[in-house]
Amino acid sequence: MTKQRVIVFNTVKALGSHPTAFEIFERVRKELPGVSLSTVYRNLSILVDQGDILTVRGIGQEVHYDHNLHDHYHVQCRICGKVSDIHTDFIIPSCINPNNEEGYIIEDMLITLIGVCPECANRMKVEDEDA
Amino acid sequence: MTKQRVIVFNTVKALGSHPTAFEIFERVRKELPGVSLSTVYRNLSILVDQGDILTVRGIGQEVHYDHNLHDHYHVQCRICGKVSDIHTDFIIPSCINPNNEEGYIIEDMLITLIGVCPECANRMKVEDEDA
DNA sequence: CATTATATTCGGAATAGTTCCGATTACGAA
DNA sequence: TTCGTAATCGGAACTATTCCGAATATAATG
Ligand SMILES: [Mn+2]
Ligand SMILES: [Mn+2]
Ligand SMILES: [Zn+2]
Ligand SMILES: [Zn+2]
Repeated sequence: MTKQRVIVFNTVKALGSHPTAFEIFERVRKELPGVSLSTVYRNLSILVDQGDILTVRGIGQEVHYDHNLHDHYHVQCRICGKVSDIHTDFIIPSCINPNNEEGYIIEDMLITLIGVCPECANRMKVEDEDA
Repeated sequence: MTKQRVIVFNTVKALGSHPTAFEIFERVRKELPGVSLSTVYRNLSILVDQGDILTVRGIGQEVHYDHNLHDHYHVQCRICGKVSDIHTDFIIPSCINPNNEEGYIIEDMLITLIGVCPECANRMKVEDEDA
């Protein structure tokens, strides 16, 4: 664990809000002004491989990082791109039956709900009223 | 429907195998040698907006396109990146309860299983035996 | 048919996110 | 201290996608 890796890890935890690599970079920079973006990327990828953090994918091509290792699901706003944890009474089964006709060895399951966050929904409502 | 759009649409159907934009471009090119990549991208995005085709996302940053509009799920091989339809006795609920504490309006659900395809599993087994 | 308006195309530049690489530096073991 | 390994920095390269301006096709109108 180098100084840089510890700070990247702590920053993911501190930010909490499913930050992107660049958002993490900008924050790490405040504590470690000379850090390079490639160092942030490399350490994020090591932390993911070690199972210390998780990745979340949605619409668009940026990866979001999550310090919360508990079994939980995400929703992304299709307007502003924000990623949030989601608590719904809809239960998503977390264990996969590995039997499938295609003969794949199944290891993981990417799930992200897509929708509109309350802030964006409200902003759109106001804009409609104004028009 | 321009000539280009029809050919892009038919190519997605003809390829069948969840092709990427670039794979579609390469195939469209054979029928329409002067077509530009931007035309393929624009028409794919129009076809998606019109609901004529679907997008599939997995690991990595490329989008895959699917002509099959039926409710079905996908698995991607983490080794070779191939995307396949998956038939498993594990039932994924397709209807989402919109109630959630976060107040999101939920519109869609991205689901992709991740694993190893039979070909890659076999190749890895052979490589292990050789070593 | 000629004219105009609109939509679409092509080609390439620009952008965004990420990965890679070479030279330098930090760290630990011998 | 010396050596070897691993990590860092900085920037170039890469990949996927979007954007833009000029040219072209299409459709509607006179
Ligand atoms: Mn989370
Ligand atoms: Mn499919
Ligand atoms: Zn939003
Ligand atoms: Zn494979």
